[in-house]
Amino acid sequence: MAEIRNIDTRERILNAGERLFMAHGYEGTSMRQITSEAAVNLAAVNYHFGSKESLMQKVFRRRLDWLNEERMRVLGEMESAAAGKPLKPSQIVDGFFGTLLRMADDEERGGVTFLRLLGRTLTEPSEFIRTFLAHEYATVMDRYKEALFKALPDVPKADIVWRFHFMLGATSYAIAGTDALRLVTDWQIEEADAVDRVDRLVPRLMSFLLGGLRAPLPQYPDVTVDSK
Amino acid sequence: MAEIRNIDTRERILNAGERLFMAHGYEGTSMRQITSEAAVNLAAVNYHFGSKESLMQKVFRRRLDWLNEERMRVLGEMESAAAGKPLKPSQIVDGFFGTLLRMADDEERGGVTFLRLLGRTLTEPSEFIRTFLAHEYATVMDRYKEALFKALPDVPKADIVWRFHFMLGATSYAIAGTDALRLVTDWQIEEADAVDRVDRLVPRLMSFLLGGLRAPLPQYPDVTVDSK
DNA sequence: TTATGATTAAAACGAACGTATGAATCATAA
DNA sequence: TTATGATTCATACGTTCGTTTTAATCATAA
Repeated sequence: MAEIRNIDTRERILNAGERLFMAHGYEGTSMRQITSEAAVNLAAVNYHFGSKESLMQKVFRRRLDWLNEERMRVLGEMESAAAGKPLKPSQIVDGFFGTLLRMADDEERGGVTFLRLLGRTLTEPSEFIRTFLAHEYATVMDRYKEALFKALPDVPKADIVWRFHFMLGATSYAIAGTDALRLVTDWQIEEADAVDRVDRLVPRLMSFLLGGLRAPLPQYPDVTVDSK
Repeated sequence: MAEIRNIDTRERILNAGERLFMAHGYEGTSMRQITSEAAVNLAAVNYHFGSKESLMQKVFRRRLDWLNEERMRVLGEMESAAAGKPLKPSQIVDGFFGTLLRMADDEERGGVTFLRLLGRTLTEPSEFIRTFLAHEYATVMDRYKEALFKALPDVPKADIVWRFHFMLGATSYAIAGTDALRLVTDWQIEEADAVDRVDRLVPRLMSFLLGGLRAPLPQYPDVTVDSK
């Protein structure tokens, strides 16, 4: 049937794009690399997706749609269970970042490849990618932000937003896994294989994020302290 | 004198490269953009620097040489003042990240432009850039790592290295200032102008980093706990 | 079996890329 | 003032880029 070959081709392209964008970035990946790795004709990307830009968007949407729906679902469940009472910060952080990190084990949904792609892309210089991602994230971010406001009523909202930002950074960087600095700080640590690494990364990152989120508020040098 | 025009041209190219690499990334910036913004001939980059790659390296070395020497100097001073006793984690974090962040106010040394460039580049996909940066950072990272080991003798070294990694991520991301997510989470916060932002970013980030660094150690789900 | 619409294939397009070349122009020392 | 070496300039080279085009091939319904 025509359907099967079609879908097969589309999916092979998406997989190749996901992996190559992850490895070399958007600008650093050519259509010829993608179609070659996917073993399809050069024109196939433009035929099925229209352009390189919209391929990139489809690559992300394939994974982000599920991720952000899941994040909404998890948060909703926790909030109903809490019955109006504020959630614990650890719950919120786990709902947002834990849900993301657990995708690493879910090969069906991109696994570590997508995670590393996402981590790198949040600092990607290309304009259209950043605005695209911003749009994709808007709703979810707002809901989680509100949950944090409610969970930490004594912390000024500005500080919460900043710390959310910092948490995103630490997470992106951790999952981007640019081995650059890892090669340098040559560990001298008997860290086990990659599987073990991901297993332990999650609790390590989580405790770091929570420590940062709940840290004592900063003292500004000379200006008066924010009122929230 | 020939020297002056030479230096002038070189510096104009470096400034244009710094800004454009920051704004559009390495692959996303063309030689024609650089030479056009610098108001020099197209061939000037290849004449003065040899290639686009070595221009990129010079752009970084111009700033990193000072930064890393300063980091070494600061750490050395603190260690002599401590006379063998371990430093406080906050001192070490400030020596590494504070020295970096204070470059934002130092227009002579690149200011926020270089900071944002550096933040973005740590997740840059281009192979040669990552290995280059890794090499530039190697010595400094090692010294600060050792200082942290000494300052936190009860924390397994693996966890310290990871947390260093997380701190780098949070910092990179914060200074990269990808306004993507900032546009999204539209603040609704009476954050003042950009100058104020940088002023307050530093204490905010510092308290976050220290909170993460000193967070309770993670509990691993089923495996036995690391011995350090 | 033939007609039809969807997909794949091969080839080419113009544009932009990083780089190289050789002549023109400059500042300086003899 | 002239010779010299450094720098700037206009221009072109060969590649590679994303995209387009036109024909061939495929699966399916009439």
